[in-house]
Amino acid sequence: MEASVARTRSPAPPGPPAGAVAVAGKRPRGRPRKTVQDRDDGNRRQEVLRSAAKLFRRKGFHATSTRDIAAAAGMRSGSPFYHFKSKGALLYAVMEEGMRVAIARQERLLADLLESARPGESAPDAAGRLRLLIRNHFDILLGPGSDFIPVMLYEARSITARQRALLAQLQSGYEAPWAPVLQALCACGRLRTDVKLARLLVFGALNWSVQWYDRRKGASLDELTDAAMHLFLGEPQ
Amino acid sequence: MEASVARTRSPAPPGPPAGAVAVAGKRPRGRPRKTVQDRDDGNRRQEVLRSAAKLFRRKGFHATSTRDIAAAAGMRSGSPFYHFKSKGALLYAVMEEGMRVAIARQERLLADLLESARPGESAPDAAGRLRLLIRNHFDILLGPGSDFIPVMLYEARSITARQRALLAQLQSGYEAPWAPVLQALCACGRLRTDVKLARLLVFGALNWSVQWYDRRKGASLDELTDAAMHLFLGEPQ
DNA sequence: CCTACCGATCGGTAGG
DNA sequence: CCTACCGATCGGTAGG
Repeated sequence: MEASVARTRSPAPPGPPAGAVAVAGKRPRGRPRKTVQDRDDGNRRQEVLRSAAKLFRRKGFHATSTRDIAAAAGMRSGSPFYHFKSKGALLYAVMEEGMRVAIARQERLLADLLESARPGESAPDAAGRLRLLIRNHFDILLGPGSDFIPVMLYEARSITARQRALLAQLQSGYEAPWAPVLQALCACGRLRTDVKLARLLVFGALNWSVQWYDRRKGASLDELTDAAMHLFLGEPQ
Repeated sequence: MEASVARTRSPAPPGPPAGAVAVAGKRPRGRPRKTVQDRDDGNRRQEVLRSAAKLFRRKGFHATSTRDIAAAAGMRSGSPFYHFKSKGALLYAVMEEGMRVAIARQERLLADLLESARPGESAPDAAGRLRLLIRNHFDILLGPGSDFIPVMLYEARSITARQRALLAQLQSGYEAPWAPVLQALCACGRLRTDVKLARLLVFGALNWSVQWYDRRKGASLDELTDAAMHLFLGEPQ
């Protein structure tokens, strides 16, 4: 399965490596840099991260070897350990990166929504905000480049308790904007369930889509969003 | 972690082993039976199956070694292979056993429900049947002895395509009674979504509970069922 | 079902 | 980031 290894290293950029200063303190051994391989460090690290996310999602953490990841990133078997100190650290990095991107996207979309309300117009209603949150969540789970969050969702058993606690903080940051929206929908009678259980059940319905959704056939993410909205919310009164 | 191994073999039953004839054809090698260990085969096999289900659920398939399973069943490391020809076969057996039990329970409950309708009375309504299906589903996912179906749900990647196809047949047997119920609820306007997507989203909401439900605190399975019913169904008209 | 064992694979590292 | 390597673990099996 090693195949022809096809080294797809990007052409060496001219001049001193851009990321060299930033990561200088992280070198495992105090060896003078300058060799060819040291250039473009940030990109190589990202490539390992992306390859790992893809493989962890498709095959699972324990079924993926660090050699698989190295090969997918066009490296030799020991090289991922230059960027990450262990396989577990790599898994955690995938999850953390996924959460940071997800939170950033969600906050940006919410800010855009508020801004788009012309002055004098009332703020977007709770149902509209819920639709945006759900639509973005599907994008993060199922859209292009969406390997990181599914790995986080389905490999929680494989990280340490300390790492889980750190992730939980990020997760509550992600979930924070959902609470007032669900609360408002409860108050106006369009959500007919205890808010806490509703949140868990709703996230379940969405997160489970990772198991069955096929981008190449069936509903679009917009149609999925519509279906979810109709399933969860009663008629407006 | 091997610890004291605490061999908890059950006392040897008197007389010829009950299961000996039934499994005679399955012996890996044509060796004369009679040794002490051969007694009570069915129970030992079930013990391996239960231990495997428990460990696969808690740690995942690939993070569980056959040695772990053997120890949990009070055996030596090679002995699980006397009952199952490979680790993968053991995983599949866990899933299949889970589906058979789940289907049997569901059919029994539905039969009971129909029977309990006194003669002359109309059949139970669709909402009542959905409640029963959901309540039973929670039981299978979260109730006592509920390791088998969660393993099936969360280890699908670890079985072969052929095994997945076989399981899919059992799964459609399980899902069969859900379709007419959801259909009826759609027709009367209490479910406001395309039936196919509604089914996927509903199962997602239920199945995800494996990730967060804690039997020792929080809602009971009845309360969970109520929350799900209210979330999915609009007011009766 | 146990004993004793094998070959393969895996995460990880020293040194450059 | 590569080369060369190590120790540990794992699934599985022969033979009784």
